[in-house]
Amino acid sequence: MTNINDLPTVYNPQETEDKIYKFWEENDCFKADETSDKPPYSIVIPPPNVTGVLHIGHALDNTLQDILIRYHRMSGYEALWVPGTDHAGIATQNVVEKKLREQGKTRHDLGREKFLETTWEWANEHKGAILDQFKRLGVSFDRSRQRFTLDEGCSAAVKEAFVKLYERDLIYKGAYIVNWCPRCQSAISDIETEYETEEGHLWEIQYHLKDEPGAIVVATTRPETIYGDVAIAVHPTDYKYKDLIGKTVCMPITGKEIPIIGDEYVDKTFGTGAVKITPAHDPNDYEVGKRHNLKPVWVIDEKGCMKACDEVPQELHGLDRYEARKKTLDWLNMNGLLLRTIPHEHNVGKCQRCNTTIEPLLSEQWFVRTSKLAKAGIEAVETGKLKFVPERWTKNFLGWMSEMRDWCISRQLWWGHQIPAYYNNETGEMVVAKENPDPSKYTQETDVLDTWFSSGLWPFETMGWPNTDAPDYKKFYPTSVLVTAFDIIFFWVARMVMMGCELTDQVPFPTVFIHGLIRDENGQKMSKSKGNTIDPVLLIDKYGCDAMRFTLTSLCTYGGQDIKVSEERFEYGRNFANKIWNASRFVLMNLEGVDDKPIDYANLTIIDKWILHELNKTAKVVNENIQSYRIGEYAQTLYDFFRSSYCDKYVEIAKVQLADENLKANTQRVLLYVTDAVMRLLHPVMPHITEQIRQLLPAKFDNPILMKSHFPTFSEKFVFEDEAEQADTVFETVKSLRNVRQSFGVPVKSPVDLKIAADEHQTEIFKKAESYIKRLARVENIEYIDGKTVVKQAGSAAVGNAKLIVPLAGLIDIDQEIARQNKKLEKLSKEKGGLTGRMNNKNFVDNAPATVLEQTKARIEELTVEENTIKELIESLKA
RNA sequence: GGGCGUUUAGCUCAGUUGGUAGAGCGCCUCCCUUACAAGGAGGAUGUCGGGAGUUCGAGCCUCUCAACGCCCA
Repeated sequence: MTNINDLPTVYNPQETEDKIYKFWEENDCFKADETSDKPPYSIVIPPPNVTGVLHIGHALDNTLQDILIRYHRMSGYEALWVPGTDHAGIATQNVVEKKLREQGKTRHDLGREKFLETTWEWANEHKGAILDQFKRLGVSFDRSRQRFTLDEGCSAAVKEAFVKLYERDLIYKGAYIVNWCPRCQSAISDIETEYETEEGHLWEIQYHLKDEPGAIVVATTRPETIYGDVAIAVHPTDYKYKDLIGKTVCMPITGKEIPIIGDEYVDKTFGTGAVKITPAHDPNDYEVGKRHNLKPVWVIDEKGCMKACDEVPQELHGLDRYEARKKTLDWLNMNGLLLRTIPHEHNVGKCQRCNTTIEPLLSEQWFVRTSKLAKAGIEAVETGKLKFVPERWTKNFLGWMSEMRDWCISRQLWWGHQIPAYYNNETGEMVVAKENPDPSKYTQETDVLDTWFSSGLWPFETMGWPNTDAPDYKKFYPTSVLVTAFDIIFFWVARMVMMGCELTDQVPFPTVFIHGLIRDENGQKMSKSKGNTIDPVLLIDKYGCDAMRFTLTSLCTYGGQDIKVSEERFEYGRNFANKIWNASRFVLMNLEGVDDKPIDYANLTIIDKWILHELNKTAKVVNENIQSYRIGEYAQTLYDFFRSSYCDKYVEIAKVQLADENLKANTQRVLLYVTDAVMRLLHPVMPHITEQIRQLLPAKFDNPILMKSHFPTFSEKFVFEDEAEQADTVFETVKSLRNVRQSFGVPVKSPVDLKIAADEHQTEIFKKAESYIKRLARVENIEYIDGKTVVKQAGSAAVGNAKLIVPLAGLIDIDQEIARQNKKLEKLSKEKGGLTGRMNNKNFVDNAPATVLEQTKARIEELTVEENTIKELIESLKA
């Protein structure tokens, strides 16, 4: 055993955490057993991006998961936590392309095959890196089951899912307007498009009518798309334009003739009330064009440049869309067709990844038909098969699910799951199948799938699906809970729910536990570009992993509020860890000669019983807290118990008991018992320090490894209500005496005498507690006196009906002491007045529940007693 | 425009079915008492954003107004 005297007085987390984590790894503690008889408890990690590094949001998210996993592992469940990473299509491709650019190359120089080879090399190098970083968080996930969203198993699952959904007509290919990122050179989905308000302009352009005088003025924010116009639209009931419907206008610049049409989509009040229709480059215009059978004209290409086609003037061919806009406006202006330029604020779609302005583009893409899938998700919520914690997210989820548009899943990238559709080289016939029917005749679709398509399968593809007989799938699917921040509900949670319901006939998890986002001290979202990030690795180096975990956890609220952090806040956890360390060190230093006998319940002191009672209550609350996802309260409850009850009170009293040969052995046993229990209770949130302390305890437990030991639960045998009440009298007495000392400036070291006037019942308690009171309040002699005895020159206090009198000849200013007591009296009277007023109110007496009436009466009784006691005290002081 | 959240001590925030407000930090006083100064002891501090309503009773429920923040269109 480690020599106790060698333990440092300041806890050193680095040393402990590293050692303890290795200890768990060496003992294979994280591995789940799929053959176990224990009930399953499983979580799949929200897979971090393979290009990513550990940030503080991961620290929170994974700490919460680890708490749930460790708690359930200790509570008799076979706990599985599956780790893994996400291949992150666009992000990863960007990283590799950037490296190529540094060598002056593009992916096209390499070709698809070679490029993928390079990207795989990069991914393989980084796949485990972020999970290795996660180890610093103390996470107990099962690395032997580590997965990657592009690994073989996931590929098989994706193919299976795609083919099944296609066969069920839930996937289709079609031409629609999609959000196109000209920089990523790919379509992206609706939710990957973020809208930003920009200062733009509304340009009013005149179109002359064909073969007759007159003109119509349209307002547009995008004059460069003018070449793709196929019509001018007005509202059919708009009196200004009604008569023009059916006529033809000549387009400026090109002179092309297009019709004026009536369509209710047009907003009469916007701009001039007439709009140009460009079906290939605007989603609304596309719908209008379809209604009027107008053929779309493409004028902007995949790079965001003007197309080299007949509709576009030659000098604009290949020009960037913004350059083309400028030239077009110049031309219109010169020809007097640009009537007005009005400043106009509008929302512009941006690519979530690279912030490039999105180009709505009509193109052939693959889509998931979401209506049916979403319905299953909605039903899961409505039938209670899927719950959100906190509940308020349910409404958001339902709202979003009910108005979700079809999901564009094809991406014009190379890195990702290539869509399992094959085209006949000669006939063009398309086959959707898991494998190429004949590689000599068929060529695979070049598009890959949206990364979220494979992430959507995550809870079951990691369990062996599509093999539903896979041991993990049978044992651990569906999973127990999904833990994530709210910003990803729609991206990911919704997809998993839809895919799970459709493909496995089950909701992949019954509960989605949503926590807040971590923000900086000013409430700003942390981001690298703002430079306000806090690196969890630095925090761990400086404060310790357990300290960071405990701090973050304590800051969580049940409502899932965002959490503001600054570095200094982590001192809270560090100080607590240090407190745990030192309190345990005290116990270890005082266990000399401890026997391995169980606690002698027949000979517990009231204080022993009190601490066991409090511990028991704490265990009860803590279990309830974790089970109801009140994780912040779990941490706070233990903080309170450990500091206020255990360290400040029990440990101090244990010092007295240890000095008493009759009490020593049993006190040692209680100390050992409580220390062990607290380590168990704290273990899920502070795994390293608790495991370390447990290893130092000289006793045998249900399991030598704390993380595999049982989590304490409430037990009837530790309910000691009476003793708990008596103990409170002792603590109140000590506090009052300390208050007296402080009020009169009696130095801590100077002993005082104490005279007590109390009834029989209380006197008995005081007699039992004499040694404690003497030690904790530095009292020399205690004397029991008659209540009527007058003691002059004394400080005093009332505890229940007991009068505590501290003779302080020479130190007392009688007037000051009377004033002090009057102040207390005033406070009591005020409270009593309120309560009696209530009792005199007939309505209250008639309506309030019996328990409240009893409580009120009892409190009035207490107040009366104390009031009288103080009054008597004042009288005797005056006498 | 629709939805959600927030407003409680100087600061950051808790407050589970309505029973009369708590923590951490900060502040004041004292103490290096053999587990811990990353500590201990004692103390001060709030018309719970404004207004109205329901109720015997509202920080909590209802309505309304205000400010700030987020999401969606």
